[in-house]
Amino acid sequence: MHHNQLNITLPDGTVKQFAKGVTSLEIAQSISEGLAKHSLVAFVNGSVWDITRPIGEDAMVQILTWKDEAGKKAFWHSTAHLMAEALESLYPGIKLGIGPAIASGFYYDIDFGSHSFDASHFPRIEEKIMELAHQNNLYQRLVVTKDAAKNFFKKKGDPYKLELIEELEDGHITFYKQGNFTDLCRGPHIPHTGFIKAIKLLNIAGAYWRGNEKNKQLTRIYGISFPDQKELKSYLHLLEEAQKRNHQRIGKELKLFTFSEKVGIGLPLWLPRGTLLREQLERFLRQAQVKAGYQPVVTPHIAHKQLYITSGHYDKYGEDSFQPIRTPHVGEEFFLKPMNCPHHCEIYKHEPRSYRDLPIRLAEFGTVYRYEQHGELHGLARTRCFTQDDAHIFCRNDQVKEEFSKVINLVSYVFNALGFKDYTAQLSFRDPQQLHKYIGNMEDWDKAEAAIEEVAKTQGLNTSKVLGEAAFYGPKLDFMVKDALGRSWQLGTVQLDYQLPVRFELAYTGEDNKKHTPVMIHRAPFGSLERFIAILLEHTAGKLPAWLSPEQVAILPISEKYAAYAEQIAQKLRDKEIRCFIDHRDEKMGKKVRDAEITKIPYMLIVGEKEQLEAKVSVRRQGEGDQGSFTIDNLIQKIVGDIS
RNA sequence: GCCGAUGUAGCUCAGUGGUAGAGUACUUCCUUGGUAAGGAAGGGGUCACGGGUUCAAGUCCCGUCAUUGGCUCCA
Repeated sequence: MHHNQLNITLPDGTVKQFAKGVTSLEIAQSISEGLAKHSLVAFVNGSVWDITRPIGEDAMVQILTWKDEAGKKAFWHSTAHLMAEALESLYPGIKLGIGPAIASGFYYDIDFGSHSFDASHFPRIEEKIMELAHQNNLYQRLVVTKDAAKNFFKKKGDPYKLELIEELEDGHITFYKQGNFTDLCRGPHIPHTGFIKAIKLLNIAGAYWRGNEKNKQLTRIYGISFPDQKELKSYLHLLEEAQKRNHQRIGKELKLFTFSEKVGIGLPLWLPRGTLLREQLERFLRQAQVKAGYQPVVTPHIAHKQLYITSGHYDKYGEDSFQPIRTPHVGEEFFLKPMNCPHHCEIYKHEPRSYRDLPIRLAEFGTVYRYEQHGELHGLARTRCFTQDDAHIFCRNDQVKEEFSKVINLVSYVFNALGFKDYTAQLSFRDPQQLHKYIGNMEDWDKAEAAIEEVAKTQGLNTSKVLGEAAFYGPKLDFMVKDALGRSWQLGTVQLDYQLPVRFELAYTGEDNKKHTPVMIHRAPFGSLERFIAILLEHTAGKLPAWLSPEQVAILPISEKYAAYAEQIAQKLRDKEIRCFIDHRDEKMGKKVRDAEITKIPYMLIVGEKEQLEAKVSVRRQGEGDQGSFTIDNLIQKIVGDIS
């Protein structure tokens, strides 16, 4: 083979020869004109490249278009550059932070200096972006030296880019230029601006430079773009649909919970229907926990300040908690409990423990109060008062892995039963850059993190690792689930803790008749009932399975003549603990059915002359329609089968 | 806490300086009905709150509170 020939391997395994310096675009052209026309970027030996970048060695090449995730990312990243160009022309002298692609769209962080800026400027910017897009300007990759890069941005007067360049290695610095705009950028980019056919700026937010609260807050502009108008339209439609699944909206519509400014922000009020839902979830988990060897306990909502000094929570959060409640006259200080573990430690301590007693699993639906920052409150997903399905397992070192595995099984069981299939088990570990944030010795941390990772792997969980997400006393395994808008929330959590047992001087007598320190596992499958219900509502759009529905059966008499018969049926259902109500309103059947459908009642029973004569009911399932007629006994059997 | 947006009837929302509206829900009446909206009438408002500008403010300006999209935080 000739030395300036390359072997290019395509995704289907075919190998083609090209001259050295061939570009992905040329490779695409050799495959088909259509592919070439739609090429945005390419995988070259696993990294994403510009399609106009010459290839210098044998490579695996995959052409990427809008249909590919990496293609979309490049497309959006390129749009961010285009927006920056538009902004620079409209607001001279602005400084640029970073402008990456995100899961849906892109953003750019801007220091507007003396320019005032708000969302009313969006249309003007969108117009300018489209104007620039129509120029079909090429995105050009330029390799520059560190000095040249610094000089460029010194001249331009952009301190943010200079800071970024400082951290880069000479020889690996690239600029990208399109039209009159040049940016420090690793790339890659789409070939030219003409691909961008539709843009929408979505919102504006303050964002601290490099995510640090102590730094200056820049203006972050979020947007999204598409290769055609239709896709933008359908994306905006999708957003609207997601809004309809918003748990606060559903909570209002289905009368599950509410908030009152008079009671206080972030303090949910559970309405009767919402309470039924909560209680069903609690009952479900209680049963599962009895089988798994947990012992329920109950502890007070407040505790003496000293308890939290011992646990370390006071030191860590004291200033940022609800401030203490004081006893009259004497002035003793009590805190609303922000977590249950210290109380449970005291339960563990109330009598001497033997190695034979362990593991001890103390469970409590414990309501806790945390002073969450004002801007953090978010419906039921982030409140200042919530109930954890909490439990603490006190065990010996040799029991840790088994206990941890059992907890994972329980969490998986709970998630499966409630239909959460798409979750990530996040290994929430220390941030090695911020070790001062954590208590205890680092050997214990190493041990704990290794144990969690090993157990999670053995259990075959779909894991991801995030540094800096650990609790201050130990690493966590967090079960993350997305809401309707794609935001990730921590639901279930399992935490391994070597610190609290030491701080509380917990002990058990070992086989050797000596004192040993137990290990603690904190765990909550739902996490918080409030948040869990929030996400459950967003996933189901309020259409809960029958066993969780606050109202399971709506009895719909065709006219008031059948009210008495409806009452008989209702009584029979109630005798079987089936939750039902009769729609006695003076409305036609179509209206009653519609209202029951909208309020997501799983079963509708239509009763009229025919049913009364035959001692039957006509059954309709929510979202499914007419199911035919059943005798009461058959119906009860059917429903009981569905809800147990 | 910070940067934006929003706040009008129980709910969803219209109302660009000149007499507070619609749909729905609610009450009453007519209708007694067959699987996603039968008809009519009626009640319901300190236009979030507090200031200001103006002959006149739901509307313009300032502040506060709340909600919301983000940032930071999250035991």
